[in-house]
Amino acid sequence: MGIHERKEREREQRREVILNAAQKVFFEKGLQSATMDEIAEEAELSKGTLYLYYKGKEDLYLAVMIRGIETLYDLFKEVIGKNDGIIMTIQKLSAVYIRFFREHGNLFRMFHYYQTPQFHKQVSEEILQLCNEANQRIWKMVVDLLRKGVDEGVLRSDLNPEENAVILWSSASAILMRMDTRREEFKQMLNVDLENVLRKSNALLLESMMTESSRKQFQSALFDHQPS
Amino acid sequence: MGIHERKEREREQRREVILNAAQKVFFEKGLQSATMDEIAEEAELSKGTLYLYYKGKEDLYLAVMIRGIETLYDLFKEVIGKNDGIIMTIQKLSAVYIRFFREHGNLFRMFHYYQTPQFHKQVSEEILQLCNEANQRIWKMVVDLLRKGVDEGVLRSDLNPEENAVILWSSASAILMRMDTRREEFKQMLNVDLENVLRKSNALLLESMMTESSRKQFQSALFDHQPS
DNA sequence: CAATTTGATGACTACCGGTCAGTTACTACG
DNA sequence: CGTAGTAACTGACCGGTAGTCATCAAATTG
Repeated sequence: MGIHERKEREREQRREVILNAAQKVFFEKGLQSATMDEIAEEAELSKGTLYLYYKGKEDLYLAVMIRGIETLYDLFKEVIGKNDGIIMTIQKLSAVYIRFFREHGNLFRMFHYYQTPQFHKQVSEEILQLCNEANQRIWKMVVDLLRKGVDEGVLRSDLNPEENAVILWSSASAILMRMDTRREEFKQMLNVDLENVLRKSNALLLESMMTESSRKQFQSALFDHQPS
Repeated sequence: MGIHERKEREREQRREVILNAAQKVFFEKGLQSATMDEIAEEAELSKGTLYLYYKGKEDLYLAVMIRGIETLYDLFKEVIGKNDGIIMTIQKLSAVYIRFFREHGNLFRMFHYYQTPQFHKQVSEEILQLCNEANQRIWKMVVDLLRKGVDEGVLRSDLNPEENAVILWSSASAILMRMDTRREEFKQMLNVDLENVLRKSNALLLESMMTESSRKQFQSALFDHQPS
C-alpha cells in the first residue's frame, strides 16, 4: 500500500511549491509588504491551504531563510572540501560569503532580519528549531576548520576556534549589512568604500589570529590577494 | 507678540509628549505589535493628532531612535572629553557601548532594526536626513579620536581612521546584537560566551591597529583590563 | 456504491494604519 | 465685547490584511 508514501511525497511537493511562491513574493516585496493572498496566488492555491502547510507568514519567511542557510552551507562545504590549506580556505570562505551576498542579497538580508528579537517572537518553536539546526551545521563546519588551523600550527593556539569563528563571521556580516543599506551614505560621510573595509577587516583579524611563523609565510598575500 | 513663540514651544512640547508615549509603547511591544491607537492613548491624544506631528508609525519609530543616538553621543563625548590617552579612551568607549546595550537594550535594538532595507523604504526622507546627521556626528567623533591616535603615533599610520572606526564599531555591534537575541543558543551550540567574545574581538582588533611601540607599552593591559 | 476520511476553499472576522469632515479652542479685529 | 477667521484636535470611517472555519470536493476504504 504505497498510498501513504505517495501522499507524503505529494505533501512535500506542495510544501515546496508554496515555499517557491513565498520566496518569489518575499524577494519582491519584503516580509511586511508581501501578502499571504499574493503568495497563495503565486502558488496557485487558496490562502487557507497555505496555513495547512505553514503556521503563518513569519514561519514561511523563516522556511525560505533556512533554504538559504543550506545554500550557503553547500558553498562553504565545497570550498572546504578542496583542502587548499587553512589560510587560503578562510580567505576563500570570506570571498564566497561576499559573493553570496552579491548573488543572493535577498537571502542575506533574511539572515540579518532573523536577528531581530521582535521577529523571533512571531515565529513558531518548531521552525526556530529547524533554523537552529541549519545554523549549527554551518557554524560547526567553520569552527572545525579553524580548529584544524590551530592543530596544524597555522593559527594561534591561545585563541579558541569557536570564539574566532564568531569574531570573523560577525564582523563580516555587519559590514556587509551596512554595505547593503548604506553603502552610499558611508561613501559620502566618511569617504570609505565598505567593500574595501570588509577586506581590510578580514585581513586584520585573520593576521592577528595567525601564528608568528605562518604570518611570515603569508605576509603580503593577506592584503593583496583576492581569491576568486 | 510672543504668541508665535509660545505656540512654537507648545508644539515642541506636544512632539515630546508623543515621542515619550511612542517610546514607551515601542519598548513594550516592538515596532510591529505597537499600534498607533495605543500610542495615542498613552499620549492622551487622539490618533489623528499623531499624524499632525509625525508622518507615520515608522517615522515615529525613527524619531525615538534618533534620541537614542544622541544619548549615546553624549556618553561618548563625556568619555572622550576626559582625555585619558587614546588607547584607554577607545577601551572605555567600548565599555560604554556595552553598558549602553545593557541599560538601553531597546534603543540598541532600534539601531539594528534601522539597518533593514525594508524599514528604510517605509520612512520619510526628512526623518532619514535627521537620522543621517545624528549618525554622522557620532561617527565623526570616533574617527577624530582614531585620527588623533595616528597623529600621536599610537595607532598605525598605514590604516586609515575612517576604516578602522567602521571595523571596530561593526564588529562590536554585530556581536552585541547576537548576544541580545541568541546568547543562550551560542552558549549551547559552541560553548562560547558572547560577551567574552566581544572583549576578545575588541582586544584583537585594537592590538592589530596599534603601532609596535604602543603595543609594547600596553601589552597585557589589553586583554585583562576592563575599564568601568 | 455508500461511508468516511483527507484536503482544499474562500467568505468572513478582527484588527490596524492612515484619512478627513466636522468640532472645538484660540486669536485677531472692528 | 462679539464675531469672523484660523489653527489644533478629534474619532468615525476606509481600505487592506493575517488568520479562521464552515462547507464542499476528492480520494480512500470496506
